[in-house]
Amino acid sequence: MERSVKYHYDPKWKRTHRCGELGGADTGRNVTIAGWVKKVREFGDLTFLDLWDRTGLIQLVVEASQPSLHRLFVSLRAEDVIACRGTVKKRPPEMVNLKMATGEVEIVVEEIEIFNRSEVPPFNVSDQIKASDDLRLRYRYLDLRRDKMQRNLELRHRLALETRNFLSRQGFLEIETPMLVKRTPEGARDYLVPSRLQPGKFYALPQSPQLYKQILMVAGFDRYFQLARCLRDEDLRADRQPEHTQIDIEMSFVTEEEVFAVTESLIKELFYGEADKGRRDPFPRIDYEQAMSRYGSDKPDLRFELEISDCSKLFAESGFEAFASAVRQGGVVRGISFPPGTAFSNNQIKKLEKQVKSAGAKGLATVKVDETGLSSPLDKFLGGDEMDRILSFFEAGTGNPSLLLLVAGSRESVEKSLGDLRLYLGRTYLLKGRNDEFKFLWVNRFPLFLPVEGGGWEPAHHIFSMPLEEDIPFLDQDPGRVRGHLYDLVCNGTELGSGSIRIHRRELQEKLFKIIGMDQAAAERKFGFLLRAFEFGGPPHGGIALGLDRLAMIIGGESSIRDYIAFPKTQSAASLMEEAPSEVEEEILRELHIRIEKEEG
RNA sequence: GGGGUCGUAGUUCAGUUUGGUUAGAACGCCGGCCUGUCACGCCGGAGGUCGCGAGUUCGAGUCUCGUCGGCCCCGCCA
Repeated sequence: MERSVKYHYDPKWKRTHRCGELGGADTGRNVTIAGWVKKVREFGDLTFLDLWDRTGLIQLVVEASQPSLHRLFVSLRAEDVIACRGTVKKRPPEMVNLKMATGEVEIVVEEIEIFNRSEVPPFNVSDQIKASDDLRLRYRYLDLRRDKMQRNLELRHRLALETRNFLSRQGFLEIETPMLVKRTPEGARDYLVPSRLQPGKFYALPQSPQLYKQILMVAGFDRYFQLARCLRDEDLRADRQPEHTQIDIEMSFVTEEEVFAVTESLIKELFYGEADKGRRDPFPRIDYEQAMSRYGSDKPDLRFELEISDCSKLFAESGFEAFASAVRQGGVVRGISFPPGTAFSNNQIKKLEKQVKSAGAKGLATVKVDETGLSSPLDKFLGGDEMDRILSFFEAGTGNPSLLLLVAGSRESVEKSLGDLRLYLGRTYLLKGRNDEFKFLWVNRFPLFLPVEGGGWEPAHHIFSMPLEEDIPFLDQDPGRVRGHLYDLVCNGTELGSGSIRIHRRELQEKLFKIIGMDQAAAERKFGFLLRAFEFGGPPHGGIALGLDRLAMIIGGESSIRDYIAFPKTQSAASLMEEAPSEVEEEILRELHIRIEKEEG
């Protein structure tokens, strides 16, 4: 029988300890704890219960001697919320549970209070991972109660805290920038917010604080940072959410080197801790062009070598016409030497071929060489000692067995397809049991502009980045050749952050606007406030933005950022728990001067 | 916008290839027994709109089409 219902929390149940804190040292102590019931194990007149809070589990025990207490106790079910007063008792030696942090003791219950009984949960909250994603999201509060998720959000908290402490010690100020901003026409699709007070006008939610942080530099705030929410209305992925958090950093009077130094120092502290970071090597650097040709990616995974080699020269006069003509037409022939591949079956090789074709290659040529000799579909096309030259180029032979995988075609298609292939081979065959290793690198000197279909140029990154000094002469004749002070920080094949040294003079900024086809009037309309700011003392400056969610994901060893965000969205950008987005009342829309046109069908 | 994959008990899944008796298992849930469990054990029980809709068929969880939703990817994305 339930006693009369109490709605308020009685201070007499104030906790003296948290569940996970108790141990042998507390023996004999009278304690009050509170938490969620995880498991009730009933043995006739003796009953055990595991009580959980964020700090851990503790076993409660009630014996038969108090019938009314016992009756209440056995009525408890998983996820009920209770408080309990009792005495900490050392367990008999043979009953100690070494698998439990508090397994040396248990609490002999003297009184319990039930704050709230739980419905039967839709999935077992104690399980490591068993529920489907959509159930987990629908009942996110239960999912978050799981140990794994508690640890994940603790990790995220630690990263945020250490970032604030570290940057603060380095003289950075955290400054907030607005969430309702002017729409930026470049880059990602904006989330729009209608203005009630100004009919027909819209704010945008910020894709990043980019312009504001530059303005803050003009304002003299030397060193700025912010844990900034960034919102982009683009399609989602395992590592992309419509809202994510960036560690946004900007500094005045710095070169690329100083941005690297601060960032490396921060990253090493976050990944390895203060004590260890001094012993870590500086992050290697590679320029974009090299990254693309050697790894076929602008964010190479360096946990394995497996470099791509350019063997175009070997095939320029080759008897293998497909390759020779690719080279004649200005393309390239490149390949990967993959020793474990000598064991591949024909089916496995066919699978690889299918994969490079889907990445845009025309085909995949293979050369297998091992103790038993050489086998290759190319063999019959090659004249003289051509095959020998290929083998020696890749340092393969009967003494050095390997499978050579070769692709020919346009530079772009070869880079893309071999890059995909390298990643696949490396991650499938070379990475086993090496998931706790972090391989960082800087990729820099990205091109500033990419050609637009049908002529013209668009910014490869964003339009505020400084061209390399040596490339400035090409701005007029050949923008495609101009590289910028642009850099990405990459870890294990994931882009952790990117940044640049910015332009700080109006005339150069205007020149870049012009290259992407933005005339003076348009530039004034869209970015006039920034240009004007530069005219009032814009200092040289640059910075970087690191993805906090991805940082947590990589340190946590997972492949989805959703597990490091308390309330993430599904792939269709919905929140299943509260069912956002939702329709709104006609009246609200009218106030915002918006009319919905229903799509037909 | 496109490709792939999944959707069956509260949950995780089997059953779908080859349409055919009453749709199964484990966990969970409910009832009973048990004084040292901690993945407790034993006995018994309840629980199903096979995502939804249409079609083919004598007959559909199973085949076809459509649709909704989850996940992965391409495009897109500081």
